[in-house]
Amino acid sequence: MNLRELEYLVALADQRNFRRAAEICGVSQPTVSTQLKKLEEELGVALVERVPRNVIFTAAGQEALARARRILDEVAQMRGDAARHGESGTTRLRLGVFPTLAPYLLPHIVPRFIAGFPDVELLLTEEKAIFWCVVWSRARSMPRFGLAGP
Amino acid sequence: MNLRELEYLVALADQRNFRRAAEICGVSQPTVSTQLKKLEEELGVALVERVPRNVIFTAAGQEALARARRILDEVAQMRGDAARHGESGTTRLRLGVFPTLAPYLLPHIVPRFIAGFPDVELLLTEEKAIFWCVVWSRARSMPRFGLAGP
DNA sequence: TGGTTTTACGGAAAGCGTAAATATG
DNA sequence: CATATTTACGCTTTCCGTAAAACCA
Repeated sequence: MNLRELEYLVALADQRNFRRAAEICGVSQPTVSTQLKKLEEELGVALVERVPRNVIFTAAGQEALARARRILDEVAQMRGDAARHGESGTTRLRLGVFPTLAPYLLPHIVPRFIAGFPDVELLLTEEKAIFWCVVWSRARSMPRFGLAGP
Repeated sequence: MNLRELEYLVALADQRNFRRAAEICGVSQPTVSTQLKKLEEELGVALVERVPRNVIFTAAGQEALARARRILDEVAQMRGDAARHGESGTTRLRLGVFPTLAPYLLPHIVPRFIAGFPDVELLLTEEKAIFWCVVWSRARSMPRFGLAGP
């Protein structure tokens, strides 16, 4: 199964017509036809009845359609989330500390850090052998200060 | 974007290890690597931090992961629905009537039909020129009787 | 006959595996 | 040196468009 096929299914439901559905999806009409057939074969059920001048969704088709809409909606929201993260010029900070020290250090550092730099994404790792601190920045201010340790 | 990529993302979250994630998905490990990179490029955001001996999900990655799980769950349920429809040996009946007669006929026929044959999928069409009735059956009894008209 | 969908087939693109390279401890 | 991930490259599969055929009003 493929997200593209689900788009064809939704477009076909909206248009009740293969030609217009293909137009909306920006592909040729045989593509919609073959891909929908493939989807039906994969699911093992007829999703639509091809009645001349009308496309009727079967019961199975209506269930699949509802799920397809939800799926595509989730995909759109995933893209929206990602775009938001991308735009925000997030600074990311990865911080590794000794496991033995973590319980003492982190409760002091983390809340102050989040309060001071809400836009900075904080990644914590417990490491056995090293104490290191790396800052990536794709943006303006690199908040190095205030993080040197106790 | 592709459903397969989302499966790789989820597997990687479960395993926190590219090699094991690939194994679970039944593909080679470079495939998981390249496909995940492709997904990140498409979304424009880093989803995971590749720390040696550990895979850490970024904030963006965690959001995407949650949506990926929901999407794949919907897909699984879609397959389940379809399988149920396929197994049930559904009989489908397509019935066309004159638009002028429909209001008089259907209120009598449809409820009795559904009551009598709950497993039969009923498809109604309003046609201008014909009165036709077709029954497909992939199963045992073809319920032709009781449908000849008013 | 006109409009719609399906089938057939060739070309373009994407997915994948093997092997080599890179990074890390 | 051993483990884990990425890059490179070729092969296979899938997707898609054009053209022709089938279907129906």
